[in-house]
Amino acid sequence: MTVRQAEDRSIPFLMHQIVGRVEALVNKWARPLGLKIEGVRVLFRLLGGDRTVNQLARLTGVEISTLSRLLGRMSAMGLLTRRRDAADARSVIVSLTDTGRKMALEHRPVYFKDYEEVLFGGISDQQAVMFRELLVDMIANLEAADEEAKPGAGAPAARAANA
Amino acid sequence: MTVRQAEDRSIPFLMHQIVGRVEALVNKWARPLGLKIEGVRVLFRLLGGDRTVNQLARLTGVEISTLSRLLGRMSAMGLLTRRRDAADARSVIVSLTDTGRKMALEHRPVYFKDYEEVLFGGISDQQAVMFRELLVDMIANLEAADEEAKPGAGAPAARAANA
DNA sequence: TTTCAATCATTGAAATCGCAAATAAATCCA
DNA sequence: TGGATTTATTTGCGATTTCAATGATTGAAA
Repeated sequence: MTVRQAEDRSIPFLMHQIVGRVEALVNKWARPLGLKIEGVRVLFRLLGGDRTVNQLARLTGVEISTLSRLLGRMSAMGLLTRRRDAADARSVIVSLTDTGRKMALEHRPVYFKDYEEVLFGGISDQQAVMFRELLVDMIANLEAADEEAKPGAGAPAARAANA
Repeated sequence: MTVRQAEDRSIPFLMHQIVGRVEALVNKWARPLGLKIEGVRVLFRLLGGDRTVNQLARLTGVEISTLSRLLGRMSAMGLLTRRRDAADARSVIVSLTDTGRKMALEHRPVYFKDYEEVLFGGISDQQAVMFRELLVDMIANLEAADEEAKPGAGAPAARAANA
């Protein structure tokens, strides 16, 4: 039944497995709300305050054109509103409605606590802390790699030394 | 510019960030090959031997109906073949063609080595080993949680204690 | 062996995605 | 200032995904 091979232990593969499983769980409880994982991310992100479409795209990792349409649907559901930014009329500011905020707050613990408890089951607090730090470091590494990949961009600066 | 809040450090969020970025990189180099991340996963999975459609779906996390059509496209590209399983005529066995195998082998190091090197930049070997083990443990935790969620299923057995 | 439920894969139809083009506003700079 | 460039968002459209339904096969029960 279970197939084991070298690929099983590649980091991207393992992380994809975990993320995929967690997202499947999120989709399951989000479905009755009429949302999928992307919508859930938008909802929670907006708890941190109003955001432009662009900011939301970066925060949630959703393609901007996809996000634009998703926002339309969520707006039609009464979860959020869109309005032009008075200061910069190119931007659109997205805000939660009371309904949206209520929904987000209600389900917040599931997303931000329950899943971590499952993932960290049997793992010491010390290891959990280190794990989180490593993830942050990895994101920094990826960002640095992105910078390097850019042609004209300035000096790669402080890419973490491979020590 | 950068927005910081509690959600930024949630494990699912951080992992989603990392996986998303890595997948974007994979998509970038896979595009000239006419593949996207899912196709790449199928290709590498088949390096481990022939698989049924069902097995591939579980191994790659691709929805089965999506996978069915993806296999059709990859078959048309000459990367793989499909044939009925003689032992169980419901199943279809998927195999790499020589072309497909060659493509997979050629790009294997990129997927299974280069990305890890980027991710692990500045991280000690010891920590890297621990990190990988933690990922494996987390998958086990998720599997255990799945079992518990099932109604009729047998005893939850050895779910790792929250110590 | 007939029947019924379960499993495997595919397909139709509608929803959604993602790229590229379009639109519009702000910024740059000669 | 005025034209070119950049930034922000939306939309057209073909490609892809998804859900539900279907066809085919198997396993097990009656």
